[in-house]
Amino acid sequence: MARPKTPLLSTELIRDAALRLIDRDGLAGLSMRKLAQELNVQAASLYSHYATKDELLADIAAQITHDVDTTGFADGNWRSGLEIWARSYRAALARHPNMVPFIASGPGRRDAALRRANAIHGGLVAAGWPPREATLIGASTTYLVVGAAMNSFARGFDDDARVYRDRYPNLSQAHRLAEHADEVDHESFELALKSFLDGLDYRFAAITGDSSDPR
Amino acid sequence: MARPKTPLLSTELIRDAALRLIDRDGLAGLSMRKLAQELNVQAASLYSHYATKDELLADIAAQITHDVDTTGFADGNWRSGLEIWARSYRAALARHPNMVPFIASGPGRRDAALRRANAIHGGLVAAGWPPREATLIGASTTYLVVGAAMNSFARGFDDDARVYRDRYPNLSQAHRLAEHADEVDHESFELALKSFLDGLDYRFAAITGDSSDPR
DNA sequence: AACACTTACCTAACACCGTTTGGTTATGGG
DNA sequence: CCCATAACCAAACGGTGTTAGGTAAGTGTT
Repeated sequence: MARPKTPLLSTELIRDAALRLIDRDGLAGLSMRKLAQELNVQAASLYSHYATKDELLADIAAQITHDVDTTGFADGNWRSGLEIWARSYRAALARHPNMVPFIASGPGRRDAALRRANAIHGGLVAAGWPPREATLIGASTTYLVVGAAMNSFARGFDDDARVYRDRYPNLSQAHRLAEHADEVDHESFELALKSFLDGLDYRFAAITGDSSDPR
Repeated sequence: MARPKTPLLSTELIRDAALRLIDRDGLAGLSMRKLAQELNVQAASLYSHYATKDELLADIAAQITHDVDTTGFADGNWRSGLEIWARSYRAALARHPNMVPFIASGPGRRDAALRRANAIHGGLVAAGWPPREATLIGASTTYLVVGAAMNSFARGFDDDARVYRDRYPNLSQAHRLAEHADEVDHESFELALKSFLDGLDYRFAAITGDSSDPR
């Protein structure tokens, strides 16, 4: 077959099929040949639409993080701005956990990522944080979100209770973590975020000279 | 050549050479053939010492995290216990940043990792935290460390200042981040850790009924 | 309308990858 | 002394991302 009358492929079709494969089979489970097969096409044909596999993954990453919300700083409340950003970011990552290693280790130089970074930094400074602190806070919050999304903690425990009994008495309930992994992940993230923001409240009060407890 | 009079290889030799390659060329830059060449040996020979590449990487990961310090809970001070753990963990990861994606996404089921988790959980409970909270705090702290180690934030900025001028006014200093990436990473982590622990102090006071400000 | 250019598919191949098979020889234990 | 095991090797298997070159359909220009 040469060029078909109506196109068989498009970036959207390829992107969606690839993400479906990643969600199902993991990041390592995506190969160009398998993806092509899924689309009833030969692997080489994909290169008419994406120059490399990496470019395809970057496009998928951009789509996943597309609806991360950085508009919460508009009213000058930096705390709720951070909360909305962090929660929407984590939710976006949690929807496609197999893509997290790629998103977290790849460079976020794409336009949309920079626009978000700009909004966050600007929002923090407008609310009264010194620029340098704003940079650190942006990074810190990313640490929390990315770390939570990598979620290697709760998933890292073996489902078999016998492993823990006797040998690690403090972890005697650890096997239950596997059943409730999502719940533990969520609560851990909320605890981390709340504690972090409480700590920032304290710091903010010290910086602005406000001696009242903002909590 | 068949079996040599004195062994050419050992797990230690292989492990060290592999880690050197990873540090130099990145995680994807390690192949069994390249590693074998570095050791003046054929690739198949490595399989006399490690069953798979994954097993080799797990061994490297265990070595990297070997000197993570979880002894700081001994005196009943949970805050300094967490600080010592988090700092030593982050330092271990920062020494070999190319291994972080593997360590952070691989399962931490190995014996040493479980022993550490047991010490942390036990230390928190002994200091007065409810068991469930102790679980969440352990996970939260891991989030911070792993997120910081993935460090995609500061590294994600392009070194070229012209990209930022005009388009992202709030990031006009962002190109300087690349020069001071290590410093920004370190300060961001310390800010995150301090704020998180300050927030936990507040939470702990509420739980134990202590109304005084512990800071 | 005729022509050139570009696009979207194909087949075939290249250079790599992790791993396995099967062979050879030295070592260490009974 | 013998023999199972261990540590090396060459060669191959099935997979990977990617490229080269071919063909025919679509698109734009004169």
